[in-house]
Amino acid sequence: MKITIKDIAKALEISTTTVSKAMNDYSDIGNETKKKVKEYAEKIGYEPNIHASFLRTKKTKLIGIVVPNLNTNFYSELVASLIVRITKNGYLPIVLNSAESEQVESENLERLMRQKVDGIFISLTKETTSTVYLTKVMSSSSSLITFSNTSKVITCNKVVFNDKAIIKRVTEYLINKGNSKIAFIRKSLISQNSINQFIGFREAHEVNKISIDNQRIVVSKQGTLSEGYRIAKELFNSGIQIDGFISYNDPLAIGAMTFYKENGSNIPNDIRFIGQENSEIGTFFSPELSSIKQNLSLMAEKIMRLFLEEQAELKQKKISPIKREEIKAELIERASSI
Amino acid sequence: MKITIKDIAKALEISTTTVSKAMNDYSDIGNETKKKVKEYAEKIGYEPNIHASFLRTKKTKLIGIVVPNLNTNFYSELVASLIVRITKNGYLPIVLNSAESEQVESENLERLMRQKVDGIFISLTKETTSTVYLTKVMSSSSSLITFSNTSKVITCNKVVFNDKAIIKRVTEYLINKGNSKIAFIRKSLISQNSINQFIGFREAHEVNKISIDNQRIVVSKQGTLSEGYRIAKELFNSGIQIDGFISYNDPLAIGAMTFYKENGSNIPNDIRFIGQENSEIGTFFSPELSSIKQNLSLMAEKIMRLFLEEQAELKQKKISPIKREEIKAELIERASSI
DNA sequence: ATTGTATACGAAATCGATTTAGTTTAATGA
DNA sequence: TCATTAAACTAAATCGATTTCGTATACAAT
Repeated sequence: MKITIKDIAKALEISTTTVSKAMNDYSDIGNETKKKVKEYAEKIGYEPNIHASFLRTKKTKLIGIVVPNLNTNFYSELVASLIVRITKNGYLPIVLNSAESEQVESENLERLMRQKVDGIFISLTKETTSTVYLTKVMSSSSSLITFSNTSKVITCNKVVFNDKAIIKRVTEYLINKGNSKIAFIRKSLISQNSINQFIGFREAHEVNKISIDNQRIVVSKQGTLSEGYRIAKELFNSGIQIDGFISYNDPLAIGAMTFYKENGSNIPNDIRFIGQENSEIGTFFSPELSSIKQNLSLMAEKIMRLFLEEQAELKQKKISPIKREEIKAELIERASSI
Repeated sequence: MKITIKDIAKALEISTTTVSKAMNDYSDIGNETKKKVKEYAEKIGYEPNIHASFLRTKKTKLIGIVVPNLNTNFYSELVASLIVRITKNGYLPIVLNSAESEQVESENLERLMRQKVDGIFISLTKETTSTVYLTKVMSSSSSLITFSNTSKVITCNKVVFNDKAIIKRVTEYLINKGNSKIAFIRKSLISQNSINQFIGFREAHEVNKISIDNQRIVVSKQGTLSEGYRIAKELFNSGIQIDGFISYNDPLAIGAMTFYKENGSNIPNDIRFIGQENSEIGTFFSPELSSIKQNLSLMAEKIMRLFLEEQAELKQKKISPIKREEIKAELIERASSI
């Protein structure tokens, strides 16, 4: 039923060795033979059996993607973007979701190593502290690229946004508009992503000699509209005044903005709001929400390029150096912060 | 470096045959030997090489998931739900996104067949008309399950929502409240999913002897907030009156609701709105949006169960009959339609 | 003593490719 | 002329499992 190199060898009256080498462009096969083999293979629809070749080459043409939460715009869009690039380059993506659990995340990494994928692209959960599994991956045969939320202590390939710089810039932007009581809603206290953003927030305050009130720093796990609303309500009820609001996504900012609007605040005059992810929903509330826009497509592009470069170097038996790419995010200024 | 059955065989001074059979619980291996082998395998961390076993068993323990648009709440949540079940059962998911393109969809199916996945779970794009690739899959060794949006003409395993019935029910619900000029925003004219919903819409009208004005039937590709807004505006500017609104997702309904609110309509008294997908955003506008809720987790569960049953039957060399499962969606009634 | 029958195990073939280590042929150089 | 080299090809080993077909042993039945 299934077509193998044997069929080609028999039909062309050459050995299977020659067929294999011709298909893989070995230099010790004549050009004419190569052409004949490839044409005949094409003609009868021959497709090499990846599993068979794995036994010798140790290449699966499989890439694992692990994200902390697939069910968010940010990650579903990023994953979709990665999938396009992965398939375009002849690989296939195994997509796993850690559901913000370090336990699940480690199981996912084990699964991918067991499958012997050629590469693993991972963004860590916001609770991940251990790097033992990442270290395991690095000493395995899969090449590792961490992205978006990575770990500070481990030295591996990284593609991240300029978290510190963009939040510093945006915070200073608010400070320059006269806001000094800025609330900052962060994802977690542990994740590097969130830590970097907070450092940017702090530096902006330090540079401008403004002190930070820790009561205005809130950790939100859910990151939903209703949680944004709840957080705003709690701040308000606790008598904690704010005149600026920066959150790690848009729903939180919108939820909070909704609460303050209901309570008669004038936005942006009383409070300025800035979200992240620049989702469509932000343009649908009044006033429209300013938001930090991350170029997910570019991130996907850089991740894939890093991977392909590493594979190419590996093929030449070079040891590729660890790389770190930083992508600039930008503020999309709208009515909520003008 | 890597541990193989040979290592176990050597250490236990038995043949590799015995090791393999012991690991796979063959009946011609003694219980004591089985125990010894399994314990030792566990101890040294042996993991069978899937690619090697594929050559004989033709099983990859890989499942392909193909969705029309991963970057939607509906599909990203459904995929996440599927991933959990797939991994729990010892399989790994290859996730592909068709980006609503029939061309990409067919390429995706080819990729999965080339990879020889054990199963393919697919929801068709809204433009898909051809079934040649689905037919190819059915005559391949991968078992096929179509879900959510499937094809009428092909007979294969299906897991769908009760699209016709739920829309019929919801339409009658509006009719009973006195609405007779209901706008219906559908995804496409081709997709079975959308066709079924429209049939439900039509039947509800027929039963109640109300005629449908085709001007109120609109196809929306994007399904975004802004498109909902635009559609409402166009209806309004064209002088097409409506007193009810049903769309295939929530953003469309919210977008439209926003427009009508801005234009002084009283909701729900003047116009009743019902969306689908029951997303959080719907509860955040005023009035809160009624929505049809689909149990995605249950759908994932049924898909996986169907697949596992088929695999079990295949193992016993039974031919499994084609199955069709229908899942009841429900209306979540909120202020926008009361 | 012979035949029959489980039970427990193993040698070797096999899956479909790649790769090593030659071999053959023709051309080149001394 | 003979050794050398390059080009083009192949037999056989190999990757790591599974599976077919046997074999050896023990025990029961005739």
